[in-house]
Amino acid sequence: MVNNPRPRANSSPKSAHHDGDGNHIHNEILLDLPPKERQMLFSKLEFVRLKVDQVLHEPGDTLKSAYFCNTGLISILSVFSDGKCVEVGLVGKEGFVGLPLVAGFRSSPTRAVAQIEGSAFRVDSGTLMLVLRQCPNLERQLQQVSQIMAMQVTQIAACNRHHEVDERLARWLLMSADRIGSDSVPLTQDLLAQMLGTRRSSVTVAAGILQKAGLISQTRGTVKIINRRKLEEAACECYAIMQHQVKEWQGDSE
Amino acid sequence: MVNNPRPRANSSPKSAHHDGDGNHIHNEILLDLPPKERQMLFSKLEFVRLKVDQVLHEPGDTLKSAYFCNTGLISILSVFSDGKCVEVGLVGKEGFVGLPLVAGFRSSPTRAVAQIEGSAFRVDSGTLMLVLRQCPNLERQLQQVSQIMAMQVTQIAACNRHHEVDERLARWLLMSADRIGSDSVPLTQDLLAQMLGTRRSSVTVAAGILQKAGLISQTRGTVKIINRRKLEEAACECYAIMQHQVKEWQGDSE
DNA sequence: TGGAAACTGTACGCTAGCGCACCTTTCCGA
DNA sequence: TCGGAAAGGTGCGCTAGCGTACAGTTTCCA
Repeated sequence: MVNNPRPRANSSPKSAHHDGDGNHIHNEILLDLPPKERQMLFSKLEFVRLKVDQVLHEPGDTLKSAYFCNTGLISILSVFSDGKCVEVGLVGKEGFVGLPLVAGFRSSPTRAVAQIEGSAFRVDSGTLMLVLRQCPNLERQLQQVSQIMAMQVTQIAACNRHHEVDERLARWLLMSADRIGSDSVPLTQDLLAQMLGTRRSSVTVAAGILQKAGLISQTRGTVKIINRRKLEEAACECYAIMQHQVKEWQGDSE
Repeated sequence: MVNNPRPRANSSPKSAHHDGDGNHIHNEILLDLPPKERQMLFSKLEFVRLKVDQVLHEPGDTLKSAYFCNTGLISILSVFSDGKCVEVGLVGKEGFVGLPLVAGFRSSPTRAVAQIEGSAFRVDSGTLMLVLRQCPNLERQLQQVSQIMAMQVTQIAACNRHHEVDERLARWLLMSADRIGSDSVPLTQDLLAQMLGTRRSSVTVAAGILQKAGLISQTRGTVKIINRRKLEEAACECYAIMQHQVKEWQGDSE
């Protein structure tokens, strides 16, 4: 969610950017932890690779693990009984999967699935609950991430009601580009359609519009942002609003 | 949100149902507090009446107060620059207005407005922040309310994308009837339209359908639920899902 | 290297819902 | 009591988007 990553609380020594096994840490929550809590938490973390389409949890599942997303992109989806779905949250290296646990809930009503290959640090749910009691900074961070995600889904709810496919597509491309830190988004129109909650062919049309206007370029399975500034203009105001919320967060709280 | 209110933690003596000035307490968060925290908090609360259309906060406002909703109904709305809006949350006697404060945020991106006349207990934001540090039970409760509201808006986001006006209207009527504890919902079609994020005349049509089917009856400014069971069938699955989430909450956590 | 699978473009009929406008009914207070 | 405002009903043209189907193209792998 964080476009311009919030300033690190500690401009830490090199070692801070790796876990015990030498895996590079990108997750901003982990990077922001004070040394004490970091040490407490890191021994419980397991580095895992996330493959495309890998499901982290299904709606109603008891959450066995939580994930500090490290690289790649994870979608939080709301799924209906007829199989239709919509994306209700987007998680990149600034985020965390398993937020209900932070409030003491054991299951989640959504599906979490890796959209773009990447990695994460996994932690057992029970362990997380224990660690949280001893790590006030971590707990506070996760509560703020919860709140930011809630604001995000609030905006998406309104957006879904009032904005049109091409605007929403533009917004979505910008948001995911921000999260993966690249202007090239490796996703098919089919998946884009699922996230926007629309038909695949509607995405074809909307993407065609953006392409003709010179804002993006498409190859099989990838969309590239060509003109970011104009794409922002083509997106609905929701993109700007969500960015603004994150900036307030960086300055506002604590 | 709570249809069947969660079992009281303490089946308390009569005095517990009133504040110092003899105002009757219906808010379930307050009723659930252990005596120590209740005493700590109550002296800081101010009983206020909420009139229809009264705005508790506008998007972007610094939150000066928070509110434990006592009676009536409060809508949380997402508002766009062109004035269009949608409801993204519904607060009754089980709820609280000012949730961002719990995570340490000072402002809210939404508008909170009283839809049905009622009352609330108001607390100054700064005071709340201080009280929270000394009241772990209260803090935990409010975090859970945050999470429940997040789940609610998640479902609404998906619902807005995939379900039709009459289904959403049915859902909305059921949800608000639950919150105010009455089958008679005193609201105009105009307001219903704002909450559903649609035209007033679409509400007229949708309500006409429900009325002809014998599920509701309408008089000027009021909708009455005639056949609740059938209305639940007419509503989209979202109503059942949100009810289910609340039930899980009552059993699940802690 | 050939065939299947995945991805993308396009077309077509259809409908929910929009924006708008206008009229009737109901209510309330001067 | 009566006039105006608020609320509700109806209609009409229009469009975005749905469901579906099919055909072209690229990619992968057996």
